[in-house]
Amino acid sequence: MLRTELSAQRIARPVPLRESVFEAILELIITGSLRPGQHLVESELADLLGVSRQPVREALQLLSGEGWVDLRPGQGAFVHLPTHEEADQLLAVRGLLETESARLAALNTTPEGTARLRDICARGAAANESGDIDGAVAANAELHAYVTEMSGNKVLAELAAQVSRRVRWYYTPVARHRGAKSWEEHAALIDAIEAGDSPRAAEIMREHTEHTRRSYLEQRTDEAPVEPAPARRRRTRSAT
Amino acid sequence: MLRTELSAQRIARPVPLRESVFEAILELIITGSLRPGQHLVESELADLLGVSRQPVREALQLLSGEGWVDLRPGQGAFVHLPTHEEADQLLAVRGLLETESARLAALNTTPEGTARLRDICARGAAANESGDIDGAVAANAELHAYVTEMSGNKVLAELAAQVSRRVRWYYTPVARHRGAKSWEEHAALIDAIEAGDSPRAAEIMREHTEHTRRSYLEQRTDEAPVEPAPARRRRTRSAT
DNA sequence: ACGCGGTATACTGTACGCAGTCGACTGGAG
DNA sequence: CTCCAGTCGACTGCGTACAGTATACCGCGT
Repeated sequence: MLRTELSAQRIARPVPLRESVFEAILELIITGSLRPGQHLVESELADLLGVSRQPVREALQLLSGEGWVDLRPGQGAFVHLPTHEEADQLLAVRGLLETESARLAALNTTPEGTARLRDICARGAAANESGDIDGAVAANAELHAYVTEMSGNKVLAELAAQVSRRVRWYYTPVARHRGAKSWEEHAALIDAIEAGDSPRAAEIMREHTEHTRRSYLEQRTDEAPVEPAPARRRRTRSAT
Repeated sequence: MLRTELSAQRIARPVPLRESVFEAILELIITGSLRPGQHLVESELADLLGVSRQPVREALQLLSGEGWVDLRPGQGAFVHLPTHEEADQLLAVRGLLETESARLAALNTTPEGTARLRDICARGAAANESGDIDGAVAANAELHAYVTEMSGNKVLAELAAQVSRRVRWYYTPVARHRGAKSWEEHAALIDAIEAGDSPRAAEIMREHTEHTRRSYLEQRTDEAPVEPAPARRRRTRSAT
């Protein structure tokens, strides 16, 4: 019995500013305009986005809940600076969650679901062949997200989505490196899901995510996984 | 200025108000003073806690990030009202995360770690025998949390802790129902971890969490897992 | 009586301003 | 030159105020 039906039909409601501010800041972080480790000054973001500090503050609280920024009491918000250790652990957890998702997805297989997976897979493979790395990364995220949805476990899907977004940074080099291989594995995964072969689907996903993780580990340097922001530029009286 | 003297004696607030407000509201939710589904009026909480609405708002944003409250744009915050479906899915995900934690904990086993686990287990079993349900529930949470820490994967531990806190509501009846059986399983788990037998530790944890989940499913009624708040009492002009 | 629009009210969402605090810079002593 | 205390600027944290909106109540029409 789903009681979520109660709040079903809602008419066009003015979205609070904090929501759009949330999206805007997230976009700035993902695109790299705001670098990891960078100090997010509330007044600057407020001016940039044309709102007051309050919506910015609330958006930062929400962003901290998903691990995008760190709140240091008395100092404000900083773009989360991931370490290699954390990246490795995130990829491991992601593999665990997605393996279970694949297993459940095979148990709940439907023709519509597999059709959509194949569609996404085709787009991703095409993007990869044409050198559209960003398109391939996006299709990859979409495919994995839809597998988790097919699992039927909303909590699992939500957690997997959260973890996946946090490892998004590390994807681009991996996608460049693994290329077509990754899409062959995706195709095999879809076959297993379509056949309802849950052990095989799980095993394919486990190996797939493990390959991704290995690929990341091999490619990484001894430095931070992403380059941190330059030194803080406070006290900018150096003008003239 | 005599700032050095003053700052020494000052009742300095090392933590922002929003942190203590966060804790306070969470306590109210866990203890049941704030019932699931209840509308959290910012001004009421502010008066209750002796602060203004701003720290309350920020605490609510943080609470929504961990799934304790739901924010409905234009309507405010409501204590999250879990459904049976969500409870089931949470318990399933929790089992997945903790099974992996147990596997890794066995690989990273240390004498100090197992000693602490045995200590917690002894306390929990004693609390269970003496009928101290709350104590047994607390020890259970502590034991599982420490296993996830022993895994060495901080991300995994953090996610498991988050999920575990969200299923806390369903524990008390389960603890009452399963009783000593649960603590025998814990002891077997610790043996496996001490021996470094990761497959066995994982299997024991998998069965243990599955038993817990089954026990919950059997005990639940057809109604909501927790009783929702009574009808909203707005427009209380009956006062005077 | 029942539905329906208008109105009042409480609540949220946002803006603004002030005090406290943290960090960086500066000047002087060793 | 190095180290330390004092000072200053900038930013956060929080309180207050106001505008907008959702919801409950109420009178009107049917």
